[in-house]
Amino acid sequence: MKNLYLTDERKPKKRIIEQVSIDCVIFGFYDNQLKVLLLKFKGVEAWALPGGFVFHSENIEEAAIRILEDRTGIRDIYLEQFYVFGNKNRQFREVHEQVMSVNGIKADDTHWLYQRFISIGFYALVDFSKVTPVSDDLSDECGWYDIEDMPNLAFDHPQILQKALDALRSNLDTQLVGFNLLPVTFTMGELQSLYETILGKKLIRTNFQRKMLSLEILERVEKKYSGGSHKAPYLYRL
Amino acid sequence: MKNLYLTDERKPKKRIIEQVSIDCVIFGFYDNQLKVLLLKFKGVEAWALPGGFVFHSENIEEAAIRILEDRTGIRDIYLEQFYVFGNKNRQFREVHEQVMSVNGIKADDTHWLYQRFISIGFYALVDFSKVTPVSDDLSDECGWYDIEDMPNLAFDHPQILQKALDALRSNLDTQLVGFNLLPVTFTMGELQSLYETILGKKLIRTNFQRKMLSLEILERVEKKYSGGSHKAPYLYRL
DNA sequence: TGGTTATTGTACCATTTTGATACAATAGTC
DNA sequence: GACTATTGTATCAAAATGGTACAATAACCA
Repeated sequence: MKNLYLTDERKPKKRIIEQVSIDCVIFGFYDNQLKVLLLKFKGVEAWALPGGFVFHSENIEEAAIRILEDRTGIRDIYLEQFYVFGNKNRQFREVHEQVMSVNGIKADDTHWLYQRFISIGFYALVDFSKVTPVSDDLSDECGWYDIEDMPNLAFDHPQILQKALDALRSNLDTQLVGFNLLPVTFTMGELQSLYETILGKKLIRTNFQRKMLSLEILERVEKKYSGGSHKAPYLYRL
Repeated sequence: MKNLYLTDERKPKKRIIEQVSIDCVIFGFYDNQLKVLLLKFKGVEAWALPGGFVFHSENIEEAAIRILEDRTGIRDIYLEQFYVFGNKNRQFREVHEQVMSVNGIKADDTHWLYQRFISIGFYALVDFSKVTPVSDDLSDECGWYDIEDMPNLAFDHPQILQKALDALRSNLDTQLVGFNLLPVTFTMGELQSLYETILGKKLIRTNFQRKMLSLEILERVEKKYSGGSHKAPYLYRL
C-alpha cells in the first residue's frame, strides 16, 4: 500500500484486483465515547476511512487484516465483513485528482483509479489503548474521531460508517461482540456505558448487571480502587 | 448474460467488471419444503446457483435483479446481499474448462474466466407459484431442489448456500422476511410450517399463532375450505 | 472517630413474555 | 347424529424484564 497512486506505472510484483477496494471502519472506545479511526488526505480538507486493495495472492479477509495492521500496528483484530458498496456512480474522480495534484502525481484519463469501484466494507473492534495510529503516504494525519462529532468525510464514507454502525448494533446482543472494544479487565459501569453508546440509549443499571452476570461469561477479578469516595467496583474479565 | 464465455471476444457494448461475480440463492417454498433454484451445466454432472456479472453501467443490486429476472421471469423480488466470497483459491478452472469443451468453446490460458473471482452473494425470496424457471445458454436444466436433498453443487456453492441459509434464519424474526415466500393469502398452518423448515425445529402451534397475531400485521380474510373433515382455517394476508 | 456522599451489589416485587395444556368450535365422514 | 381431525382461544405456570429499595463501602471532612 505504499504509493497507491503509482502502482500500475511501477508494475509491482504484487498485482492488485482492479476496481475492488476495501474500506475499514475501525471502532474504539475511550472516555465513554465510541471512536472511529480516520485518515486526513494531505493538502485536502477531507477525511477518509482506512482502505486499500486486494492482491491477487491474498484472500479479501487477509487484505483487510493487512490494512488494519498498517494503520493500527496490531494483529489479531476482531473483524467482520458487513456490506458491499457497489453503485455505478461510486467513482470519485474529483477527490482523487485533487489529492494527486497536491502530491505531484499525474495520471491520464484512463487510469484505473478513475473507474467505478466496488468496495467491501469491514468493521473492526479494537482495544483503544493498544492502538498507535499510523498514517499512509497520502495522509498527513491518522487519528480517532468521536462518532458524535465527525469531520468532513470524503466519498460515500458517511453511508459506509452508518451501515457499519447498524451492523455493530445488531450484532451486539447476539454475538456479544462488544467486549472486543474493552481492555482485558473492565468494570460493569464501563461495560454498560459501552452498550449505551453503541445502542444510543440509556439502560437501567441494575437490570444490565443482572443480565450480564446471568450470561455466565464474566469472571470477577479484584476490586478497582479509583480514588473516588464511594464503594469500589469489581473488575471483570471474560 | 447470453454466451457468457464469449463476452470478451465479441467485445460487447456493455462491458462487465472482470473478476467480480454475483451468485443468487433463490428460495422458494412449496409442499412444506424450502426449495432453491439451481442450474445444471450442459454435459456435466454439476449444478450451480444462478449467477452472472456486473456491467460497468449498472449497480450491483441492479445486476442481481437482472439475473433474477432472467432465471425466474419475475421482477420485484425480495433481495438481500448477505456475504462476499473472496478467497484467493476461488478459481474454478476445471469446471469452466469442462463446460467450455462440452460446448465447443476455446479460450487461452490468460482468459479472465480462469482468474480468481470475488463473488457477491444475494439471497432472494420468491412466491414459488409465480416462478417459471428458465435455463441459460450453458445449462440444460433449471429447476427447484429441496434444501434437504441437494444434488452435486459445483464450485464453492455449498458454502454459499449455507451462508445464505444462516442469513435468512437470522433475519426471519427481526425483518419478518418470511412472508415473501408465501402467496398473498395463506393459512396460519402454512406460515408455521414455513417457519419450522427455515428454523429447522418444531414450534408449538398455539403459541406461534398468538405470537403472529400479536404482531398486528396480519389481516384475516375469508375461510379456506380444504375438503378435509375438520374445521376450516382462516386465510390471512399482510 | 464518626458522619457524609457517591456509587456499587443485590434483593425484591410487579409486569410482560413465553411455554404448555385444556377445551370449545366446526367441516367433513360414516 | 356420532365421530374425527384440525383450528381458534382461554388459561395457568414459568421465565424474563422493568423498576424500586436498600445495605455495603471507599474516600472525604469536620
